Amino acid sequence: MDNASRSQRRKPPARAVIKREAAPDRVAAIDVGSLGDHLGYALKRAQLRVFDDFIRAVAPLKLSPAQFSVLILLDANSGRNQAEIAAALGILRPNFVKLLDELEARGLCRRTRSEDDRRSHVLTLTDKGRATLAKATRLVADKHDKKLATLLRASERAQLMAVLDRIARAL
Amino acid sequence: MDNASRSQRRKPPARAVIKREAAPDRVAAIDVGSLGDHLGYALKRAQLRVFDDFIRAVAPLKLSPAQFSVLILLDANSGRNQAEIAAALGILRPNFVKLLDELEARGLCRRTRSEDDRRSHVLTLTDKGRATLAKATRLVADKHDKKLATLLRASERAQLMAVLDRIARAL
DNA sequence: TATTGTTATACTCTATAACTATA
DNA sequence: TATAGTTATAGAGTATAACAATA
Repeated sequence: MDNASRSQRRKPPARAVIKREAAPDRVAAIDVGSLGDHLGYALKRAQLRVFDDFIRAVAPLKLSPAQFSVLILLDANSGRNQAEIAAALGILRPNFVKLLDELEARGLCRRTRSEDDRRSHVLTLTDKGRATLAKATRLVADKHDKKLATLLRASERAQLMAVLDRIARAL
Repeated sequence: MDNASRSQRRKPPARAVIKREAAPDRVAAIDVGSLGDHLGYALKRAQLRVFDDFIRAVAPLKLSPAQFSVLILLDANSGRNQAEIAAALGILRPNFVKLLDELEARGLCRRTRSEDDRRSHVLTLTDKGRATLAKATRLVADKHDKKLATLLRASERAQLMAVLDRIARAL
């Protein structure tokens, strides 16, 4: 979704503007109009950029944000089944199957039939999964978070997280 | 993407927690672990909620956020062609075709062959398109923005928009 | 040669119904 | 009868290649 024009924005507060070409003969500009005042638009643009930067940061490990989030949840929650982990991430159970197939095929996690309830698959991180999660966490801290830190002061980031959380919980 | 469990979150700062069932026998909770500290995760959850609320607000008009954004840009930029509008929205030209087909079929906008450059289609909003945009803008203000205003103070929202904009431009 | 709109295509995400095996 | 994991499938959204008309 990242087009060339994406990286050529100006900064006016309400009426942001996009150049169609780089420098010389002032070709004309597109006015985003009132779109610049819409929270959803601002959220989506920021989210796409942040995901894109995240993906670049962990590129050596070939981990998508979704895969990374699964590894974190498996690490923090031992002995849970697919339905529980999927629900916690807002992933539908049918869609979680392929995601897990991939992680298991790469030896990052394991499905084990539960003794208590033989319908359930208990999910556990393998040693390789834990190691991969550790590497990913390191890459995210060293590259992604470091870059964000140059953009946002700690207080701004904390305020941002608090507000986003409030929106996600209460809207 | 909205599961039942989505609406049952607690509020601890670092280690947010999700209940699997409603009230009585405290069934167990899933720990999102360090995921709660990741900006991308917070942005995505907030964005999905905001889009969902936006869609509900303009439901009578059957307008998606993408369609709404096109109407705004056509209103603010007369006489532009498809490539220009698509680029400004980060939509690829091939994908913009179907989007416009739909809007044109509904009588909201019009494609006209340009006299200057007969390859181009000049895009214009129809009266019906302008009326629909006006109705949508009203619905968003009266429902969506009003609900957001109960969650965020004006200063918080302004700060949020500024920070999101900074991320989208500079990351 | 390059660009505009377009078609075709493919890959990812998301969403629903229905099957099986268990409970 | 209900639930966990699964399959199949369908719909959006997004990405690239290539073609006809035009520049």
